[in-house]
Amino acid sequence: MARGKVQLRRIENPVHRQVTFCKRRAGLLKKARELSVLCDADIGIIIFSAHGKLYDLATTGTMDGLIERYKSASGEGMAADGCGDQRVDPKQEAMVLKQEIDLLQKGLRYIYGNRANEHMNVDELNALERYLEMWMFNIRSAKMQIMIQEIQALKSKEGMLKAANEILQEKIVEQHGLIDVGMTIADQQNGHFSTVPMLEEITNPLTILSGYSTCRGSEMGYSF
Amino acid sequence: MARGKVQLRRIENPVHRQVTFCKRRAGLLKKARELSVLCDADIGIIIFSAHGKLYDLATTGTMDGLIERYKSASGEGMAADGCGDQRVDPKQEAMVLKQEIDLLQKGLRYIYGNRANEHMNVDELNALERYLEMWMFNIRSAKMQIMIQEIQALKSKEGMLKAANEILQEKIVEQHGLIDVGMTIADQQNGHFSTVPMLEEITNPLTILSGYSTCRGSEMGYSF
DNA sequence: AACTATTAATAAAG
DNA sequence: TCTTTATTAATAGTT
Repeated sequence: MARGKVQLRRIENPVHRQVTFCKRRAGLLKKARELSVLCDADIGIIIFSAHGKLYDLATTGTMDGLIERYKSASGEGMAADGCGDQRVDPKQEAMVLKQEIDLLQKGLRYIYGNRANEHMNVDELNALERYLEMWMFNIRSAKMQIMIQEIQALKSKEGMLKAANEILQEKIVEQHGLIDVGMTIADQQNGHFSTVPMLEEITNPLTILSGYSTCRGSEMGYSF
Repeated sequence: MARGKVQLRRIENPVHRQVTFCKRRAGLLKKARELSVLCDADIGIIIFSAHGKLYDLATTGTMDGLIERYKSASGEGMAADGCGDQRVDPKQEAMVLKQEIDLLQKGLRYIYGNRANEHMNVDELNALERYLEMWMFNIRSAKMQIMIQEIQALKSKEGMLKAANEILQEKIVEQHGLIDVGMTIADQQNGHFSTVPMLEEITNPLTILSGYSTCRGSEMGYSF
């Protein structure tokens, strides 16, 4: 693709052949990685140079995993062994899933800076750490947002209950004169009355979050 | 390579993704065949589409042949699988892995922009947070490992300098009689002398780490 | 290992 | 899916 069209036949000059091999091998692997990312495909490539040296690529997990997958996928319809195992082998499925995790980790590495897949030095680790910290900050912010919304919903509900309570107290006073009925609360959702202490006014939602730290499986549908 | 640069990320539009998959898959296989012919290489390619469909190419013989060659060329003495990994229920493990993947995929998409499209609930955010905390723990451990190694190297260097210092002091005493030369240190790497205070003995590397917290661009080649 | 002039690949459109 | 076309990407030959 440059400086003259190339014929599709073995390059006789050994130097040219070696150089072209290096360049095109890199290009092929790059293309494979791109295809994998762009189209969500799992790709394995095995290259033996003319002299027998091995180069390989597995975009997801390990080459062995892909080979296993290949064997089960290509030998489909053979039904050679056992018979009756119509479902996917759980071990194999786990392997595929592990490969996906690897892919995701690669994805994260790509995000943090697209550094080579080589060993990471301290600076790189620091960068990743900072990135993860940012990520966690975002997660915690999102969580906080949701909790604040829940709290505001609760406050709103509380306001309604307070109003209902006042109305009920007035009605009781009307019907029976001045009677001490304590802090009766009408729970409109459940359609019954209960006599629990009134909630304190919540001025700052954040100040009460710690109070939920051990609240699991609550009616709010999540745990902190 | 056409009508606009393409970003190296998963193509979200399924139609575009499918079209691109077809085109680039064909391109990749063509490139592989060319490389094989031009440079006398043996190449095997395995492609699983996102939906699990298999596409493959073996430029020489069969894929199975290449796989055999790959196995003998890469894994020289690895014991075969089936060796006592039966402790964990594979199905259960697969389920756990699936959950992790779902979480990470969501999280990755959350980062990669498209935040509006993702609706993670608090439980999911919590799980992701825990995962990231584990990840960060691993990263910090790795960093600590490297730093400890550096510190040990420094300690070793310090020992050498101390010894050199003693020898130099002895020589000076020999030549000029008893003269106060302070804490002279010979820096053998730079080939000159300097009169800086002697380092205190480091007994526990971890106790001094905070001392490096503002050390940036140091001779150790990284910053904390 | 870099640098370009070219060709090849391909994204978007029809 | 196939073709066309405008652009980008890959790379053959050169330094």
